[in-house]
Amino acid sequence: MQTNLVIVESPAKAKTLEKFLGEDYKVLSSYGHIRDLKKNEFSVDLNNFTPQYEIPEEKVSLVKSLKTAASKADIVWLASDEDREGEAISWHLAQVLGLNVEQTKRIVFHEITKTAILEAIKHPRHIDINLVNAQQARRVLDRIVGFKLSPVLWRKVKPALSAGRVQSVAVRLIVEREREVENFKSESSYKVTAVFVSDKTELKAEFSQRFATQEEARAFLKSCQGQQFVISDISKKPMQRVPAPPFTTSTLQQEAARKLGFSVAQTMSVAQRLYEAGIITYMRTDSVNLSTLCLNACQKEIEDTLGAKYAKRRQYQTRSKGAQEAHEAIRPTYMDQHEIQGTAPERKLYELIWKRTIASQMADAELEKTIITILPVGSKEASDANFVASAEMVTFDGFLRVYRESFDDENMEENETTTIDEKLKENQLLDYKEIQATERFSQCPLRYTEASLVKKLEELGIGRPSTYAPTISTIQQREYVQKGDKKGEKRAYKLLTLKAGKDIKESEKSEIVGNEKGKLLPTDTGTVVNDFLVANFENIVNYNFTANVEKDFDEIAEGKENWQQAMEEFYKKFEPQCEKVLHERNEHKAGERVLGIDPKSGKEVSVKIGRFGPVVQIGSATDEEKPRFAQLSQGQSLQTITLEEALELFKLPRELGSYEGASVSIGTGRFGPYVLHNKQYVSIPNDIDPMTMELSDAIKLIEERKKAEAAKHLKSFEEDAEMQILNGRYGPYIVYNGSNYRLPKTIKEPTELSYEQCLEIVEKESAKPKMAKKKKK
DNA sequence: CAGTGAGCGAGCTTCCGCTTGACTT
Repeated sequence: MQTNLVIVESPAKAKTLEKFLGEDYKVLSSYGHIRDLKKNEFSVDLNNFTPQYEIPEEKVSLVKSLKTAASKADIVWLASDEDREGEAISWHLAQVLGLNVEQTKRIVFHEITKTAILEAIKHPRHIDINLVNAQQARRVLDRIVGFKLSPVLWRKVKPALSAGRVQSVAVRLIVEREREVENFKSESSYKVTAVFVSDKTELKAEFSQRFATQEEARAFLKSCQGQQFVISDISKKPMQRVPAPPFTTSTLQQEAARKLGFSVAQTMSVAQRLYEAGIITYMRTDSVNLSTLCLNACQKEIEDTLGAKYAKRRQYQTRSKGAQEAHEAIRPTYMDQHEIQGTAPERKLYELIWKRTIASQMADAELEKTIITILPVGSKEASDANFVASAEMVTFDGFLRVYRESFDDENMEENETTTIDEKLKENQLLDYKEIQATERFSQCPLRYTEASLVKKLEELGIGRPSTYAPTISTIQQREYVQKGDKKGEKRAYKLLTLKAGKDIKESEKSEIVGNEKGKLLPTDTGTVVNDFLVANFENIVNYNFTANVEKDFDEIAEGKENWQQAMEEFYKKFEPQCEKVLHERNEHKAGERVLGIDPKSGKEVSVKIGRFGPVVQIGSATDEEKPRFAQLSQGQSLQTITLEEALELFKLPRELGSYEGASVSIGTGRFGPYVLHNKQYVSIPNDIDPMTMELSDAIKLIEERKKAEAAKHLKSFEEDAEMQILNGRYGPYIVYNGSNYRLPKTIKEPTELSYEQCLEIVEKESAKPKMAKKKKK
């Protein structure tokens, strides 16, 4: 009997597969890539663009066990995903496991169903080296861009910054959107609405044109005064609405954000748990495809619960750029499972996925749209300036029965549903009860949320399902972008009201506009880095850069282009560009702004991104005296800070007085403003202004801090002052001789532990092997 | 966590895409 080894990328997939295949098949997982460029080195030979691969430390033992399994098996089947990355994984596996690259069996399937797998086993192929080369090109290009561009930023802006093909475009989108919002000038126009009456029936309608000025709106209302109206036309037309396609990673992230308020990372971690439990299919996918198995299950489910007329089998086409469709869409594994056990987020996300999947296989919703055209009595018929009342009636709910997609820019007023009385007839006369002209403003562009940024990146073909969430976290970690709220502003708008039998009345109301929550806002660093990159590397941060290199990768994958030559072509132009920018001598640093002259010293005051972030500087390095520095405080910005505000910052540190016999002073440091008392630092929260706070405010903070310290302290021991039990972020733990030790999970009441028991725990914990430190020699 | 910063100097930072756990104070 022959023994087989199948290697897939994900352990959950391996588990499922093993059930489908017989006993002669052992299924193992590679846990993604097993080899990569070296982590901390450039690792590409610039003479011929040969990559230097290594097995990362954390994969060494895994690779060892794969090797052993491979040597024992008669046949090894490489079953990584059918896309560029998957092909490369198979190639690396073949090389590392010592398999023959030309002859090893390579199989692929897009859905984890028994038929798909058995079919795949029947039709093995070999590794497609062209596709592998396309991946190597992608990998090497990203390394070149990232590792050449980042050092330019270290030199020109600030150490430890980063730039890359994906992250830098993400930051650019956010910076540019912020500018659009800043520069947005809203234009107002007048929208005219009316309430007509006939007998006891009321009918709401809107005038088909808007008026640019109040005068025009007033003149129009004047012309309506005392006027009678007539229904010139009632038309009805049927309309259809179609369901949204099943979820991909990007659309799941968007809907979970809109409907459930999940962050992108939260959605992915909940989905991961559902996937590992075998409840949903793979959650990192760009495909909207559903397996026949699922289509059948949906159809049965819909027919059984709602009836055959609700079912409509559909297969969707992926529209997104660069999609590689290695998996199915995200869907429940079993469609007859309407809900699941689990935590609240798990249940909610599952319900969302189930509904979206079911709805995608349901009938169109059918609506009847009624449009009533209303004209002033005696006016010419064919005019396109008229009042229009419209209403939509659902005649067959179809998929709407189950699921309705949400949108980011949902406009509340448009959602008002008007019903139209069936008794109304053509040529019927109407009187107005009220006609109103309301000042409306053009809509300011919305700042990006995590999810709407993902949507935009996907549209541009930048990034992959597996990287959307990490990219968003990277640009926040580098402090290019912050998640935050923008307070709305009050805006007044005018109203002109004409009531039956009365004159036109003018009034004013106000509304709050521009209130945004949880939006991505660029920091000073993000803005300066972006402007620097746009000024010097527009070709790289261009929105089409990825799309263009993808064309090259496609050529390589088709065997029409040599990948190393393609890299050389790119590097030939890119390298001199980096060199030029790196050695340019500029009078001012990137993003530097001169605010004016310090009246005290007569020296220049400027702001820029310093070694530790945005900073004000008095004087320059060429002066005899060293320049003075002060960090900008929270909420201040390089772009908007004034000379006066900048000079204020130099008033710290300042003495407030004394408390309990020790002086209390206020300063500012690495982690913002602080109160210093008895060598103890207490951070000042954002809502207190360190410039104006008084001694009593500082004492309050000092006392609060003491209280918090006391709450943290759970127990000490008479036997040994060095042994303490403290309460921390991850629950109680032991501090002994300056080191921390975890408590075993079995301990319920840590305060009841004796000194001896604590010592025992310390000994056991220190015997455990420590995690290898990240730092390499 | 720590209260810094302008250059002789030592050495570090960084990319994107595949995958999961083990671990944190």
